[in-house]
Amino acid sequence: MLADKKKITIAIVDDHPIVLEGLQKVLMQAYDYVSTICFNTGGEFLNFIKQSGTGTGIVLIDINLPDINGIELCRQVKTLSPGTCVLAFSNHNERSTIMKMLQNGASGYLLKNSSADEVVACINEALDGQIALSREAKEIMAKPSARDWQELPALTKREKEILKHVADGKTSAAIAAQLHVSPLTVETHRRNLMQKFNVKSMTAAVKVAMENGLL
Amino acid sequence: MLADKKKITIAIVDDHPIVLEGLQKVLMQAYDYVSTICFNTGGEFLNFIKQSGTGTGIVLIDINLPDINGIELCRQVKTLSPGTCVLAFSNHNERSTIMKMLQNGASGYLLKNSSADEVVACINEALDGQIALSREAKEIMAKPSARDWQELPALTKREKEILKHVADGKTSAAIAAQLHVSPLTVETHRRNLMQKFNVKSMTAAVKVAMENGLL
DNA sequence: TGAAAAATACCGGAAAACCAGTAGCTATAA
DNA sequence: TTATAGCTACTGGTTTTCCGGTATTTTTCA
Repeated sequence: MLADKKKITIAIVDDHPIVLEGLQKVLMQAYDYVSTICFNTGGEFLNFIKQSGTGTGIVLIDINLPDINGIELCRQVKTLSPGTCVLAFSNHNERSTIMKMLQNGASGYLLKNSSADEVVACINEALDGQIALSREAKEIMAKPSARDWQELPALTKREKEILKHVADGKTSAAIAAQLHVSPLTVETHRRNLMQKFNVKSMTAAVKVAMENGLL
Repeated sequence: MLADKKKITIAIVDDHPIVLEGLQKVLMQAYDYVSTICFNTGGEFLNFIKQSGTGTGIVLIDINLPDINGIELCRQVKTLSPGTCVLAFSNHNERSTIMKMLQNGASGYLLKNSSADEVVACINEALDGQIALSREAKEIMAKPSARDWQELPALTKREKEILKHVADGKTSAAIAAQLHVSPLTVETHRRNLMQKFNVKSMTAAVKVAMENGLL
């Protein structure tokens, strides 16, 4: 994998000097010409984007940053500059964290314990326009933890239906009219939903449902 | 990739007979011993799992099924049998669809226009405990469409804070107490949030926010 | 075919959310 | 140094949700 050398430009956002040094060294060994631009905080990098208007490019972002967290940073980067390719570089090894990062526009995820070869391979994948997950990240994504499902309440068909309408902002009366049932019935379903999700409002119920892909 | 032959068992859920035939042929060429079990509807497959209690194994699921949609089927399969490895096999090429599938526990996603080699490669990856995305799926995941971000309302720090609390089911009074502001202020933020998201209730606002990774 | 689960429906009352409009005070960026 | 954006706060009123308890009718499945 070290064979195909070329010229690349890459930004790194991480508050650990050692990590910055290490990455730079690895990259210099792997490519003929590397120019790295390092930042210690998310704010610095956002300013850089605003100023220089860097349309495209690759950036490695640590998830634990002093000012803002990497997930939020990722979304802001993508908002300001959708062409920028964001790779997460983190210790977090939970499936949900990887999912969130991808949902917010990241093109890849590298665990910090990845080998040098793996890092280079991922960057090459990213340059090639593919999603770049390190080996361990791929394995984490492949096996969602069992408990993620067994503890969730089982909703009936009608409850799911009402939940969807509630999440669309409809009132009980409106839902009742649409489904040709009494508003009081809809209210009953609402209460059952809140009880099943163990929450105090439908707003919270919608959040939990969304978190678990029920909506 | 056709070199490493071995014995595999695989289930396929698809209502197109041609697809079932095609997949079986490809698999038989790629592996020494293949046993395929085919189903035309989601319900049939769920019954099979309930009966036989198949703890593990690989299943290819089409997203467009006559009875239930593949995303919902995936979550039900994972609920009944978390050890089962689900690969989506579909024509849908939207990033959001792939994300939803992964969020509901799928271990991979194959576009239906994938080559035979690609299908086999993905199944091998899945057998190896990795996430399996076909080439095109990887590319789709790598580049989230630009418009996904530019049309979203920009929330202020305070608004995000209130949104989080609302999504947790807290009342305006409770939030106000916690943030040391007037309940009336919280109400104002609520209204601004609804206006920005262009929805009629906070419930709907939470849904939109969740859909876009803002929570 | 019988038990369990689901869907339907009601009452009365308290709490909270939503609506429309206004406005001062503060930090920040052009 | 002005705009501008964001945070704060108010009045007064309407609508909706949420809570408690109960109960009949379908549907489903063992």
